[in-house]
Amino acid sequence: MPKIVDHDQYRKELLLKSFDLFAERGYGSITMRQLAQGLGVSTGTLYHYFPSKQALFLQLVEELDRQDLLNFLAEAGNPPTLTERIETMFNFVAKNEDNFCKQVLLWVEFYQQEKAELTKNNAFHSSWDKTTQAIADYLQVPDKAIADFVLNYLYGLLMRGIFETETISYPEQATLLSKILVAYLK
Amino acid sequence: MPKIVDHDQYRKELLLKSFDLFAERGYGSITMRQLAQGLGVSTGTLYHYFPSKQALFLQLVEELDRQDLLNFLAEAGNPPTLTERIETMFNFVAKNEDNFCKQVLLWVEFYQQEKAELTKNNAFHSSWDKTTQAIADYLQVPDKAIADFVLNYLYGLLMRGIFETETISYPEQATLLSKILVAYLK
Amino acid sequence: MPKIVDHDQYRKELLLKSFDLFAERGYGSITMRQLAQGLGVSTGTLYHYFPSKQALFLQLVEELDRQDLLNFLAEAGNPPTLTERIETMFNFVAKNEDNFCKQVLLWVEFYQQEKAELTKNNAFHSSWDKTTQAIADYLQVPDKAIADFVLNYLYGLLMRGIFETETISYPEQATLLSKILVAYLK
Amino acid sequence: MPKIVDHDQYRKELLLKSFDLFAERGYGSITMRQLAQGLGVSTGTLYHYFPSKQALFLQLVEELDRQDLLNFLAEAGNPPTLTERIETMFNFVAKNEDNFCKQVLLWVEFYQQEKAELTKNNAFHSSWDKTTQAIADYLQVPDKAIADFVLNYLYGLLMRGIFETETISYPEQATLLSKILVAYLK
DNA sequence: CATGAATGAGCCTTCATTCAT
DNA sequence: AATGAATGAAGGCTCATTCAT
Repeated sequence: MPKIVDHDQYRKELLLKSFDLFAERGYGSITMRQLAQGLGVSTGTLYHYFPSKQALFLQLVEELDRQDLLNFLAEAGNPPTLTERIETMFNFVAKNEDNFCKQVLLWVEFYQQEKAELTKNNAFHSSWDKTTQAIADYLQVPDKAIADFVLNYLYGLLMRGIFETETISYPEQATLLSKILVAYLK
Repeated sequence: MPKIVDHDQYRKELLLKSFDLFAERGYGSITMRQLAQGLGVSTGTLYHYFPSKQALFLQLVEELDRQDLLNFLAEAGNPPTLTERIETMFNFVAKNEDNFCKQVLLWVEFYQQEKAELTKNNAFHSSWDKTTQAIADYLQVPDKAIADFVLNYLYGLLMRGIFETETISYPEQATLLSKILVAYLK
Repeated sequence: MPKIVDHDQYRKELLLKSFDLFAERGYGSITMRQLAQGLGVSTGTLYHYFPSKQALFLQLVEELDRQDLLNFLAEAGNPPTLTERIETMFNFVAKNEDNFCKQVLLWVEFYQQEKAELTKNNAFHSSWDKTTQAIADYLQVPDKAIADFVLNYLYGLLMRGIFETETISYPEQATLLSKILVAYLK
Repeated sequence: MPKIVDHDQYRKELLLKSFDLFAERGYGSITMRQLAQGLGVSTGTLYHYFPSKQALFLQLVEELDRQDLLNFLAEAGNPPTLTERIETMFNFVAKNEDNFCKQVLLWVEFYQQEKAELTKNNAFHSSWDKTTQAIADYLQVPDKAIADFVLNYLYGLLMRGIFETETISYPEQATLLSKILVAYLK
C-alpha cells in the first residue's frame, strides 16, 4: 500500500517542519493559517492530514519524543563508567540545548492551555515517563534516585536558560555535576 | 467625594485573588470576563484598575514575587550551617510547592505567548535575577555555583512535578540533595 | 434667584470650553471622560449639568449659533451698498474661518451619527434656517436667490478648505465674488 | 481548486453594495456586523476581503470616486460653449444629487473621526485634487478661478441640501449660476 | 453639588474549522 | 488530494451612564 506510506511520510514531514513554527510563536499564538503558510500548504491541506490543531500538536510531541530518543541512543554508545555515561548525556543535551529548551517551553504552554480538557493519563505523562525510563536504563544506576537526580538537574537547567539573563555553559555544568556525583557516590 | 476605596489596596486585592483564577485555566485560556466574574466585579471595573490583560498579569508577577520573598524571609531565620539553610529552603518550597508550581507554569506560558513583544525591559529577567540574588545571599555560600546548583535543582523539581506521574517527596529530595552537597563540599 | 444664574452661567462656560475639545477629536471620538478632564471637572459633574452627551452637544450647537450671530451683528454695522455688505460678511467669515470650519465639520459629523434618532424638525434645521434668515435680512437683497447664492458660496468655501490641499485666501475669494455679483446685478 | 470567485471583482461588489449601508447609518454608527448582515455575508468574510473597517471605507472612497468620474465623462460629451458645459455638469450633479450628498456627508464624518491618524498619505486630498483637476479639464476655462468657483458652488449646494429645510432646485440653481457667470465673463 | 468607581452592552477583530470546487 | 473562501462564536477592550459617598 504505497499510498499510505506516502501519506504517512508526508504527515511526518509536515510535523517536523511545524516544530520551528510552533517554537517561534508559541502554541497558542500561532494560527493554523500561519502554520499552513509556513509549511507551504493550504489550511485545507493541513486539516486533511490532522484533525485539529490540538491533534497536530500532540502528534508532534510524540514524534519529537521518539526522534530525540533515537538520536540519543544512536550516538550514546555504552561507556563503561557512570561518569562517562553522565558526560555523554550532558554532551548530548548541550548539543541540542536550543531544541530541548523550545520543547519544554512548548510542552508547558500547551499543558497549561489544554489541561482543562486533557485527561490525566494523557500523551504527555506517558511520553515523559517513557523518556525518563529510557534514560534510567541507559545510566544503569542501581539507585533510581540518582537517575532522577540527573534528569531533574537537566530540567532545571532548561528552565534557568529561560529566566536567567546570563547564558549557561553546559559543559561547565556537566563538569560540576560529574564532580558532585562522583564525590557522592564514593 | 467618591466612593471610598483605597485604589491601590483594592488593586492588590484583585491581583492576589486573580492568581488562582489564572492558575486554574492558564493565562491564555482565561478570559477577562471569566476573570471579572471570578473576582466578583464587572469587566469595566477590571479595566478601571488595569490597563490590559497583559499589564494585569505583569503586575501579578511582580506582586507575587515580592510576597514570596517576604514570606520566605519572614520564616527563614538564619541557621548556622549550610545544610540547615538548605533544609530550610527546601521545607519552604515543599510547603508552598503547589503555589510555586502554578507560578512557574504561568510564567512560562506567558513568556511563550508574549515573548515576541517582551524583548527588553522584561519584568521577568529582572524579577528572577532579584530572586536568585536574594537566595544566594541567604545561603551565604562562597561559591556562587553552589547557590545556582541548588536553585537549579529546585526549578527542576517543579518541572518534574508537572510532567511525571508520580508525585515527588520534597523531604526525601531535600535529604538527598543535602547528602550530595555535603559530600561534595568536603 | 442667584443660584440659578450661577448654574446657568457655569453651564455656558462649560459649553463654550467644550467646543475646542469637540473640534479637536470629533464628536464621535471624544469620550465624556476626556471631555470632563479637558474641562477640569469629573464625569459626574458633567452629567450634573447635561443629561447626556447628545444633549450637551445640542446645547453647544444652539449656544454657538447665537454667539456667532451676535458677534456678527455687533461688528457688521449697516453699510449702504450691497457690495459693501457682502464684503463685510466675507471679512467676518475670513476672520473666523477656522471656527466656522470646525463648526461645519462637527455639525455634519453629528448629523450623520445621530440622524437615525433625530426627528425631522430638529434643532439643526431650525438653527440653520434662523441663521440664513438673519443673513438675508442683513444683506437686504430684493431677490432672496442672491442671499442664498452668497451663503451657498460660503458653505462651499468651508468644504473646500477641508478637502483641498491648497489653503484658500478668503480676501481673494471675497473680491472675486464681489466682482461677479456686481457684474450680475447690473 | 478553491471555490471559484474572482476575489477582486467580488471585493468591488461588496464595496459598492456597502455604500448604501454606510450612507444610511453613518460610518461611525454602523457596525461591521450590520454591514456584513446587510451584504449577506458573515463578519469573517468581510475581514477576508478587507483588513479593517477603516480600510474598507477608504477603498470605498477610492472606488466611488473613480466610478463618479467615469460616469460623468461617459455622458458629458464636449459641448462647444462654457455655458453648456456648466449646464451639463449641473444636470449630472442634479441627477445624482442624493448620491453626492451622501458621499460628502460620509467623507466629512470619516475625516472627522479619523483625522488624528490620517495626517499625510491621505487618500482624501489626492482623491479630491484628482476630481477637481478632471473637472477643470472638462470646463476648459482659461482662468482656473472660474473652475474653482463652480466647484465651490456645487459643494455649497450639497451642504445646504443637508441643513436647509427647503429642498433645492438644481435646475434653477444651474440657471442662476449660468447667468451670473455669463454676465461676469463678458 | 461633586466625585470617580462601577456597570455591561456592544464594538472591532481573530481564528479554528468546514466545505464547495 | 488540495485549495482557500466562508463561517460565527468568542475575545479583549471601550465608554456613556449611574450612583454611593
